[in-house]
Amino acid sequence: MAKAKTTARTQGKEVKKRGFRAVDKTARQPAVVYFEEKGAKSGASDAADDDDDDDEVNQHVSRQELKTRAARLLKVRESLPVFQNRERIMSHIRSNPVTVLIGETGSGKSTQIPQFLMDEVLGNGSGSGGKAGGAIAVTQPRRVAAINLATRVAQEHGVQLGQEVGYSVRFDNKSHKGRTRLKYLTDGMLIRELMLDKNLSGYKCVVIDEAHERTVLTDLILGFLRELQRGKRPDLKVVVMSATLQADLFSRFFDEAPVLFVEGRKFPVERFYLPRACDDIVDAVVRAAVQLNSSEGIISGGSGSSGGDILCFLPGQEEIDKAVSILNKISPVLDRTVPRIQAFPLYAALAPREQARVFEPLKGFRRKVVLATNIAETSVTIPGVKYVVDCGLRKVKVWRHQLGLATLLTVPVSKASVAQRAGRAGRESAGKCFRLFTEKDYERLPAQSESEITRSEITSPILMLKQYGVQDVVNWSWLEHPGREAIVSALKELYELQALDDAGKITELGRKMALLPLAPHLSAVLLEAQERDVLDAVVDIVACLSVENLVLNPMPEERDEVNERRRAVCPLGTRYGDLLMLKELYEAYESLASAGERQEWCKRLCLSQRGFKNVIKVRQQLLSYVERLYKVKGNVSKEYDEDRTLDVAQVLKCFLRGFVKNTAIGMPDKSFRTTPTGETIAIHPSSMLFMSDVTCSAILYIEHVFTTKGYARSVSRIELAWLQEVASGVLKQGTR
DNA sequence: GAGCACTGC
Repeated sequence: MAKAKTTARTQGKEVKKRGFRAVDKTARQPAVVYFEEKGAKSGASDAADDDDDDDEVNQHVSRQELKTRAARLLKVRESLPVFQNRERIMSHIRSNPVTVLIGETGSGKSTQIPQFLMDEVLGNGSGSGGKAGGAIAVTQPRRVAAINLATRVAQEHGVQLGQEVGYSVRFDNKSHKGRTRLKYLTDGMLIRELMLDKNLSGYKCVVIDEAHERTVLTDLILGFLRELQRGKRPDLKVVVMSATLQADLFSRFFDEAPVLFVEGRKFPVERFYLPRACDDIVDAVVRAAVQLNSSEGIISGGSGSSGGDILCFLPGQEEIDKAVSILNKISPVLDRTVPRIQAFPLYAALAPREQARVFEPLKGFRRKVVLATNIAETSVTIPGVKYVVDCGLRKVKVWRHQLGLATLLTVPVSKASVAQRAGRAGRESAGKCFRLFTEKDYERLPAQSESEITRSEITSPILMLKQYGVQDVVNWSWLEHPGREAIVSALKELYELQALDDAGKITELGRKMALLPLAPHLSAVLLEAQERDVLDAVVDIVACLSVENLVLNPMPEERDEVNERRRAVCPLGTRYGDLLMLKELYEAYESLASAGERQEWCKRLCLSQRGFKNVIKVRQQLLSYVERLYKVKGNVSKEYDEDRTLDVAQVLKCFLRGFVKNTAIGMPDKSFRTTPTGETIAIHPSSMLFMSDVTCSAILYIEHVFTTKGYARSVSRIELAWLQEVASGVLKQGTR
């Protein structure tokens, strides 16, 4: 019941001398020109965000230069499959309210279709500037993609980025309200626009890109668009773009909308399976990499880099770290006639500096082996990869509505995912993919992974619907229904947070919560802080909590020292736990004068500097939103009196307001029992309170996850009296 | 006494 390690396919121990059998040669046509985000920043996921305003370079390019460059790019554009099918595609879009377009990688759909639309839907007049309310929105699931695509398309179109063509992502808006006719935005941004302008009156056409990824937000947008077309906006054009199957789902959802298929341009990838299943994926990956390294000669030429690098997919950090250390340990003793292996880990929780190492070309007779999580499936593209090793597993977070906790499971990936991973070997030239499972196992994989909306907590989506004005959320236009149970528990949760009233209508408080860029629980905390007049302190913590991977895991060998250093910096955190630690870390970071000092400090404490830069932005955004919501000037400057000590009790009571249910009582045997159900829960090893000798009569935690057992993450020590004070009414409601 | 995949506002 614990971590569902899917070793169901586990078989005999005979892993030695395992050869690969070629089973299936992908019969794709030989590759021609491959189009990728040339000219756009390649590589690291968020690297583009790191240095602010690095796009300013563009500003001084003359109109003439823009046109010349566009003319040059036109040659490339014309070779794209989408470009050659322009008439066929546009005639469908012209005569249908919704068109579903299946375009493979390299078809050019994300860059070309929006430009065709600009010409056609908005009229070809270049000087018209577009009538009011005539723009085209193109949504992307990720920030970098939105930025890169807009940059590329502006170049192709021969215009200044931020004028006719622009983008809008959180903390970065390069679009002009009157002038921008084509706007790339993240799906989160479009949802926000929907909350503020229900009819999307500014747009004539909305393109949903990467719809197959089925993020919660794209699912929601599709629902909103269908409702709009059937109601206030029958004229709204919708194009759903997707890379793989699922066309039927989208087509059915939009009254049998036509489905168009455009072939991509990618290189063939030869696929291999194991003759029999393996029982140790780390061992199997290591063997595969070593075997590949000796059997596949290194390719000289190319663009300077050696070429022929190996990308391995593993489910999580633990497996990756293990494999990396084994590979790097054995590589010096391997045959000298083959390239020396150099292994690199890649996962989201890795310090940005470490992540960047996978992009550096190697010197000498070496071969790069990158061991990555799912991050390399969509978010990060590593240049030079010719071989993919796929263990066929991934980790998913599955929300248990009945229990109110998240479980982390290792599960087999879908066929779609496996294809996507294989495709990573064929981006620059023909490649090979080695699957560490049998072909039979492959056949048994589900076609698609379970969509996010069916396995997530949906308080936030439900609050959005309520804010939008949807009364009957159970019978709303769900692309895929999340299930009655999920909806009921979300409604209950929102009611307990006082975002909804007895009749299930959104309250004034609920509206405020919906407008904050936070999970409803954290919104409740922040608004409570405003009421209790401790906004200053609480906003720091909330901002830190909403930035991922701020506090990184130190390597095992330096773990104890790092913990010790953190304790030295955080006296309150040592006593009261992780929330106060975040507060102290933020203050310490902010008080450092120079960037150099900050960098050094982050390194010493194993914290992410990029994370802190984000914290500062988030914090400012939150403060300005709260200010606007209350129409009062918040105490933005942090210079309060010297002797004004932090009121820890007040701060933690604010968190109790949003997380009453996430509390547990300390037992004599030092274990904890959760207040709603009495289950045992343990403090997560990453917590400041994990090894602490401070006894806690009660704890509050931000997250309850079940891996090998129930763990509380982001834990704070609280007093029973606070719990009684804040919780008295709510807890009674909360009993199931 | 032991470890979280990935996005977004």
